[in-house]
Amino acid sequence: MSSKNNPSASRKTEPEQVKQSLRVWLKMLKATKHVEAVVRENLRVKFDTTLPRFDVMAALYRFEEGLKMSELSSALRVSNGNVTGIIERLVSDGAVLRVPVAGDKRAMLVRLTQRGRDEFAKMAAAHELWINEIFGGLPGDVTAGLLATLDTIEHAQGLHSGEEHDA
Amino acid sequence: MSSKNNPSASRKTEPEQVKQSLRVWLKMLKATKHVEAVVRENLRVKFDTTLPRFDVMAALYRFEEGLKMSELSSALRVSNGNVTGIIERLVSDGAVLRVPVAGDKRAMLVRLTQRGRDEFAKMAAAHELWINEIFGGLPGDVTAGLLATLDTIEHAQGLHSGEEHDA
DNA sequence: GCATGAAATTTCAAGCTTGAATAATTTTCA
DNA sequence: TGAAAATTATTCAAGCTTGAAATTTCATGC
Repeated sequence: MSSKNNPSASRKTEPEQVKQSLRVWLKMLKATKHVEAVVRENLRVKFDTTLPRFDVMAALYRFEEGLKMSELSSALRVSNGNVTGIIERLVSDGAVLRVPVAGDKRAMLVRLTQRGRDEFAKMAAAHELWINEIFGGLPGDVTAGLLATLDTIEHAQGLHSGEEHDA
Repeated sequence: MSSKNNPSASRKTEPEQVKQSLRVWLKMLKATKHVEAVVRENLRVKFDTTLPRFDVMAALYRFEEGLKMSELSSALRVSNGNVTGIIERLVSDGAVLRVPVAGDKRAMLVRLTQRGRDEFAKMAAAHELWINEIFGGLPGDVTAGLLATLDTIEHAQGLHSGEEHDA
């Protein structure tokens, strides 16, 4: 966080700054899509599953007691209707169980079956390695720097709350 | 690129490093999704269009002479069949034109109509500002650092070739 | 009690995305 | 030449995703 020759981090829309912002964003998008593509492909080929399924299972894995549909969709930051479909398929695959909520006839609790937990544990372990193959090759200080920068973005913006998968 | 106490950027799968990789990836994914969501929402509300349409138009805007379907799909790194559908809708909206390729009865050249060009120019200008609202607030040196790090990832990996949109 | 609004979920139409299969054309090269 | 391989694009089934509408149930206040 030095200051060098930066006269106070101007927030104006100078053409040069706008271009730089765009450049950073496009590069970040490209890198992210690349990693996502690797994960999707690996999930497909090695586990015959999809990223959305993996994400849902990751959330449920973390909350062993189960999650309500609404909690799940807000945790994953996707629409309600979306989760309905994915859960439907996971249920029919025997990876997820739906149980009615005690005092509320509207709500449904979804949780992994033991089989679902076992499956996910394997996928998560593999997933960690895939990611490490990509990011683990970076020098430690670069990784740390990236983490710090992303934190800066996160705090500059309002993208707080609602955790993601991470097994 | 100092060395500090990093004994040569080990590429092993030490648990600590794996966790760090995962942490970085999840944070990067989260930030990217946030920005994408902002762009999608703005495109929807302010231009009644979608991100995939925007991406296609961006590619065609850059190549004024037009692109073959296969060139388009490989530029955007999406499947062939995908592009077919998006182009279909853009054509029926009058934003894109299909023209047969001279010496090849298989191929089709797609290009923006004047109307498509005008529409995209407006969207691209707005898009630049949306992105700058997010990234422009970062100190200049942080932005530069991020760009450098992403370059490192890009080079460490093989995600070269095929440019993206950028208006 | 009971109406009214809030909350939880599903349903729905539209569009995006993929990988595989198909069809048409062009290229290669024996 | 002419058969086989490669290229270009579309079609297709399955699944993901959204925002909006509809449904059911719950909570609140009168």
